[in-house]
Amino acid sequence: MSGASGKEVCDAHESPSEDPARFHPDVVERAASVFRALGDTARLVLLERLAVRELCVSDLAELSGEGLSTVSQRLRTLRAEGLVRRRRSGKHVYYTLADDHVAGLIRNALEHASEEVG
Amino acid sequence: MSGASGKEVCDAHESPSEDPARFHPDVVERAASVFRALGDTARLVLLERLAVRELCVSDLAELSGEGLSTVSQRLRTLRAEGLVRRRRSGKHVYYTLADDHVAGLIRNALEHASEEVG
DNA sequence: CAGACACTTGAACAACTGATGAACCAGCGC
DNA sequence: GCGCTGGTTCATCAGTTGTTCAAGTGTCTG
Repeated sequence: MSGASGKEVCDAHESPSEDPARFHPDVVERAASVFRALGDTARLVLLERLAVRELCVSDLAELSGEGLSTVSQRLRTLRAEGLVRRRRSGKHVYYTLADDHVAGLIRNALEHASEEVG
Repeated sequence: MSGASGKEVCDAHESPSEDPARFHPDVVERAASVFRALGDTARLVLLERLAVRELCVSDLAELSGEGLSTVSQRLRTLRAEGLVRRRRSGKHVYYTLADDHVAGLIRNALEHASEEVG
């Protein structure tokens, strides 16, 4: 390791003169963070349900058969990435997908995946 | 818990009669798995570079300043999700994005993230 | 075939993530 | 006010993930 100052080109191999990474690290990190939030089955199911209609935490908890705390944590993660929005109505807190772009992304991803699984 | 036969509706709150989760668990799991692969900065940078042109492992390692093993592992993850394809040419192994759909997804995500970070 | 180069795989270890119960806010009804 | 229900946050704990070194595979060259 270390050293590596004189890196010669191999026969039929040009060294990568240009560095193709053009987006700022912050941007890539941000995008990765969103993908990470989407990269969990339970959270994806939440989004899938919210893509149909607005639902409150109790509903989502009941549908998935899990505790309020668990669902709330998942929603927290999704909200931190700007994927869902919340709204108060009396004692209930209703969640929805943040915008149509998110809805399209979810639908697109699931349809694409359903083709591959067959 | 358990039982839950007599679930009464709250005042202004209809219970979710229909279960909006329509895709098979396998499909959701598959989609989540792809997102999980995308949800890592280092892997996303790899994809970003591969979106520009085909590169071999050594190139990617040199560009990111990391070991061959590290890069190879990352590519392995991406390949397991069908995001990249590989091709042998002599001693080198060249990687590319699997298809145009992946390329579009990467570009789309990064551009969207760059708007939000501003 | 031996030896170098380009990569891959396996295992071990550190870092992170998600689930869960307890404690803690926020409305509503009594 | 008090209790009750709906949600959130905190802290802990188990499971997962990513990185790294070492050893293995494959390919070209001498």
